[in-house]
Amino acid sequence: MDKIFDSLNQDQIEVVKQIDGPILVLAGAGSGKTKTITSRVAYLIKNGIPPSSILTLTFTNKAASEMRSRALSLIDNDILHFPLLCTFHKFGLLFLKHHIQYINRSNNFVIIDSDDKKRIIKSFEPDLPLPLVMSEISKYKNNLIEPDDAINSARLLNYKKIATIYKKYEEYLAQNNLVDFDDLLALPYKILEENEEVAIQTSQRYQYIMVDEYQDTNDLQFKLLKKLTHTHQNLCVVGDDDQSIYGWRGANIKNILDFDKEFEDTKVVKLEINYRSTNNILNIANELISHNRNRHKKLLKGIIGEGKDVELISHENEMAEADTIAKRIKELLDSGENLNDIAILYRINSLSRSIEDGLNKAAIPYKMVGGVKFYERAEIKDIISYLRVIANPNDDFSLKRVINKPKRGIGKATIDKLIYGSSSHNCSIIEYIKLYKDEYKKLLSSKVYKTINSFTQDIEKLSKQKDKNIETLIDDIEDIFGIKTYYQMLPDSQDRVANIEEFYGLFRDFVIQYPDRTLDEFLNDISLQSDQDQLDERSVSVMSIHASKGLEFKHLFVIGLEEGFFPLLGDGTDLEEERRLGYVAFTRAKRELVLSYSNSRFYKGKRARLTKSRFLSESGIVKGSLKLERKSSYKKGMLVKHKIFGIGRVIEVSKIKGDTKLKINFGGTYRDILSSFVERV
DNA sequence: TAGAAGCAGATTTTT
DNA sequence: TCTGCTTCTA
Repeated sequence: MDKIFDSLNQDQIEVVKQIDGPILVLAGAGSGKTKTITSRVAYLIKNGIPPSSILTLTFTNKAASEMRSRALSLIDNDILHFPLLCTFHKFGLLFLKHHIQYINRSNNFVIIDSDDKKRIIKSFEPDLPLPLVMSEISKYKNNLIEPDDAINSARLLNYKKIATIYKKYEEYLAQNNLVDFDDLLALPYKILEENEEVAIQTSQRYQYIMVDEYQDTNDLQFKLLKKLTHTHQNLCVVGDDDQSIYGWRGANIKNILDFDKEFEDTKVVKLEINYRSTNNILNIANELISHNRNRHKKLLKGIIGEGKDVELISHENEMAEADTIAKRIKELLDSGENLNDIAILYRINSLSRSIEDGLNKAAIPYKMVGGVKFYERAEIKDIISYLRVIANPNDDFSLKRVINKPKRGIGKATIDKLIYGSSSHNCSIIEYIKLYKDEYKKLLSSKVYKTINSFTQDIEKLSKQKDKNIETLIDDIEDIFGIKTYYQMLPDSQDRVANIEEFYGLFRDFVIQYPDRTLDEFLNDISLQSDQDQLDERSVSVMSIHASKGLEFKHLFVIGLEEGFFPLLGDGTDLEEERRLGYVAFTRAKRELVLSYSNSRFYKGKRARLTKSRFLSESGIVKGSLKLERKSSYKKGMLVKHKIFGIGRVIEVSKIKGDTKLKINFGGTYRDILSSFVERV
């Protein structure tokens, strides 16, 4: 037991020991939240609570696996079963595997990702913006509104249209036995709601429930938790309302703000000691967030000491910003700092480009977190689709993706004929190809006809032996269909081929590591996997603030602190959420925090003049005197470099039309140049 | 059917 | 400015 409590403070111990009843843990940034949860898991087990009655829910696989390993290290004696510790979605998946028959579906369903969802909805040819349709459908599902109700209650024509597409989409999913991410939560809820005995039995099974990042739960997750605590109130939620940054995605900050009202006799514990950052960093974070009204009042108290001043740097344009930051990073590296300890954060992804240029020019290795995720890359989805078709040849959705990849002359017209035929016979495409040869033979050229049949035979052959020959499956697929070979022939294919090889390796590892698992299990697992972390790669991290949540860096640059960009202003701006985003960004820094803004940026095809963010004054960095601010604009006498004219010296600086005009002496020739066309040397 | 050229649209995105 | 999608042509 000592081992558990040794490294915990009083508040954390209180959380760990309080095992019965509802408890709300308000855990500020860097306050040892993960340690507290994992200690609590270990404490429960050491007190004889059966591991099988403990459930811990997280939002990411990464958080789940980190917690699992940390909890395991706290439990010395081997336990037979480790308690279920997984994401909400994985929990939903496991639940559906056992209970989906309650809604008359079979448990060999396939999970689709948002890209698949997009393709399905697109095939209905909506005359409305796709993102809108997708997010509205998501809202319907999360609010448990059935398609018919959605159609009936829609007043505006556009919403009638969306609701109608929603209905078609749901029919499509049911027909193809597909399940989307929303379904992984909505369907379990539906089953629990309609079947009291299942609700009671499930709630009794999980007597002790913990939730990480509770501020990010949405209404549906809250309802699910209500169901899970149907027979008891042993719910421990841990989160930080000040770090709620997914409101735009349906996360409801009220869940954490009103938790003590929803659950009677809630014990509230605040973890306010920050083990991560210097006081100078914490001060500006505290100062900024204190401007929010809707929050549980908290104040992060540091234990590390004052540290360096938080610094503000400004630039004429984004190129200058990138160059300055690259230079600063070089200095850090020269002084012996580690690439992995340095990160650059921004509010919007489009700011990454100039930063990338700057880092490339300075030959600083960096990794972009976010962007297109590994499992969402086209080439990876192609292979996964092959695997899915082999796992289940009736999966029309995946079949359509691979039937002409690599190109084998089966174009859209042919596929449409097959879809038409199969739907008129109420069977899958592959069944149609097998059973109704005479019918479509006359519609197609003999070459296409042959291609289709040999493709189908290949799929069927692999499908029959899929689990017996799983260790050679990947090689068989490559031998027969040659996806890697296909991508190799395309221009600029290096990355894609490398990705394919990585995936093949991943699959082979899986087979070796879990020889008893089936192909279906592998496919289910990876459909919930978000991204491969390349943590050990030695490089500077470049990412959005959203992507940085949960991470920490010794040296941190936050760029683009300009009014309009951060806070990002537009319709639907939630200023408090923007401020929380600032709070999340600042509290990622451990020792050094540098904030940066630029007087102008190239954005959406235009150069825009910008002013510094209100967050700078709100956090106390910009006061009357700009004592911390380091101007890096152009001055007389400065050396600059132009792409064509080379290096010259600034003779005169003047402002025109919101830009800065420089008179520059290029080896005796004087030219007027806008400042954004030159770089400082 | 497949590649080339033209045109709108461009926040954040744990699963 | 750049990207990704639709339309056009061989």
